[in-house]
Parts: sequence; C-alpha cells; structure tokens
Amino acid sequence: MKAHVAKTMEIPEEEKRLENQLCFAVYSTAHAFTRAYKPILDRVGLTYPQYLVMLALWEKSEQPVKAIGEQLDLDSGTLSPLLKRLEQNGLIKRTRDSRDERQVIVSLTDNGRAMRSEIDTIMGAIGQAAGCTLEEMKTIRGLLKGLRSNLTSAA
Amino acid sequence: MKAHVAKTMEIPEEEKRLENQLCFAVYSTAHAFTRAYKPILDRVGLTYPQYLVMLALWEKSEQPVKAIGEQLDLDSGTLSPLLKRLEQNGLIKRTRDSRDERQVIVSLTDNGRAMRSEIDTIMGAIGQAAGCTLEEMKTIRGLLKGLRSNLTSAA
DNA sequence: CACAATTAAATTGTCCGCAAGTGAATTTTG
DNA sequence: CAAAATTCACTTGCGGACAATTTAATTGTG
Repeated sequence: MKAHVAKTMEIPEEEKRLENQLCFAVYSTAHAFTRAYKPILDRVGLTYPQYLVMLALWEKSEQPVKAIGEQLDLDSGTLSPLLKRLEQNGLIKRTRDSRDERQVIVSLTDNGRAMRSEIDTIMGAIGQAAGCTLEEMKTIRGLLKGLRSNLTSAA
Repeated sequence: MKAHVAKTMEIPEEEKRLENQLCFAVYSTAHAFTRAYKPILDRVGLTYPQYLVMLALWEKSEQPVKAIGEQLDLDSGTLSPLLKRLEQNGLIKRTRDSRDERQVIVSLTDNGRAMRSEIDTIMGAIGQAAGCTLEEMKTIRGLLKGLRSNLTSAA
C-alpha cells in the first residue's frame, strides 16, 4: 500500500513546452523591454540598467552603493563598473563617506539631475510601445511582485 | 486655441518611481527566476539560458541554430558560444547541413536526451518556488505574451 | 552563366549579472 | 581594549546579450 509520500503532481506534457514556461515568458519579455528602450536611451547615452540606477537617484539623489543595490537587487560586482561608467559620463559623482570610510556615496551631478527632464519622453514612448493602460500595467506589476517575492523567499 | 496635438497624457509623479515601473517588475522577476533555478540547474550542470535551449531541443531534437534563435529570441552572437559549451559538456552535437552548408544542425546526444528525465524534478521545484497554481501561471503568461508582442511590434 | 543581394553562423568588442576572493573599515565579543 | 567577526566596495573570472563585422554559401536577376 502506498505510503503518505509528498504528492508529486504530474505535470501535463503540454506544460513542459518552452513556449508555455512562465519563466520564459518573463525572460523574453524582459529582453523585449530592453530592446524597446534601446533606441530611446541611446539618444541620452544610457544603457537600460544605467537608466534604472538613474531612476533610483532621481528619487533620492545621494545614496550609498549598498542602498542602490538593494533597490535594484544587484550586487557590487555589477554596480561598481556600471557606476564607474556613469561617473565617466559625468552623470554621477562618487565620494567616500567620511563617517564610515567603507561606504561610497553616489550622488547626482548637475548633468545627471538635468537629465531627469527626459523622463516624460522616455516613459511616454515606452507606455506607447507597451500599449496598455495604467490600469493594466498596475495589474501585471502586482502579479509579478507577488511572483518575485515567492521566488525570493523560497531561497 | 489649442490645436489638435497628440495628447501627451501627464504621467503622475508616483508612477515615475523605480518601484512602480512595469519594466523593472519584469526585469527583477527575471533575475529572481534565474536565481531560483540556479541551485537546481547546478546539480545537472546547466545555466539557465542553456536550460532553455535544452527545452527547445527536447521538443525537437534536431534543429538549425537559426530555429533555436527564433524560439528563444536570441542571435548567433549569444548562441554560438553557448552551444559550444553544451557541445563540450557532451549534451549536443553540431554538424553542418550537407544540403545547405551555411546551416549548422544542432542535435541531442544520448546524454542530452537522457537529461530530459530531470524535467519533472526541475519544474516541480520551480513550481513550488513560484508558489502559484497552473491557472495563475497561465494568466500571467498570457498577459506577458501580449505585452511582449506589443513591445516587439512597436519596433 | 555571372554578379549582386541575401542568408547563416561565427567572431569581436562592450556592457551586464553574479560567484568568489581581496583589503580596508567598523562592530562585536571575550 | 584586543582579537574575531562582519560589512562595504572593488576586482577577477565566467557566462550571457547584443551590435557590428566577417566569411562562406545560396539565391535572385539581368
């Protein structure tokens, strides 16, 4: 007689196809976003991840690397070289915190601050491309946030 | 009097925050998936993009590079080195098509074919981690597919 | 048939993303 | 207070992504 083993729910064959993977839907949509942003961001000289960092800094113009990493869920191995590029392009400044010399404070330069005026153009264009209402966007965003938090806490 | 210019809908300030960007929700969920897959895929020696290629090959075990690229929406610049690694690991074989010498046909080796038996374990674990029903997954998948197709056709 | 245009894959160069390790500064503890 | 543990950022190394270029093969057209 069968013991009380964990029910390994049989996965229907159709659900195993690449096209039906939720992970792939997320993966390929992320790439589609990056490509959609490319021509717009090229004009202001930002890559997509750099744009995300700028969004964080436009909200709070002076933050340690760590704080930026927490918002974007990226580590310093990714951020250090990226921030160096933003600095070389004159958009940010990096200074050691005198109260805690371990920390590097990232802050906007005037150029970096000025670039915020592009935000309406950029978001407008992407909104057009995405072709969905604010309401719809909010729905998907909510579902993804739940999914993300499940995936993260599972680890 | 105002002319009939395209209505540039004012974007509410709150919608400009990093945390409220749909693109960021997709971006960070994609990373969360990769991280969730990592410990599972490590055991079978695959990276996440390599796993996606294997999914495509488990559906159709012999395909030109081009066809794989179309399914994954990746170009040869990404696939060529990735496929070389899969070949070195003994999971696939690459052979020039004799009917069209430009094409390289990718096919599964016995080892590659055998690895398909891991699919239930892998998908089961991820299903657990994602923590949502097949129904929910189907909903998000559908929404993302629509979004992706909008973003792509806008280019 | 010949030559131009197209197609497939690979390569090169740049930028992420992340694991692992380093070094310096700070905090915790015995 | 001194040694140990922790924290922060940087670096290195590897594997994607992708634009742009290269090479070879095929197709289309005059």
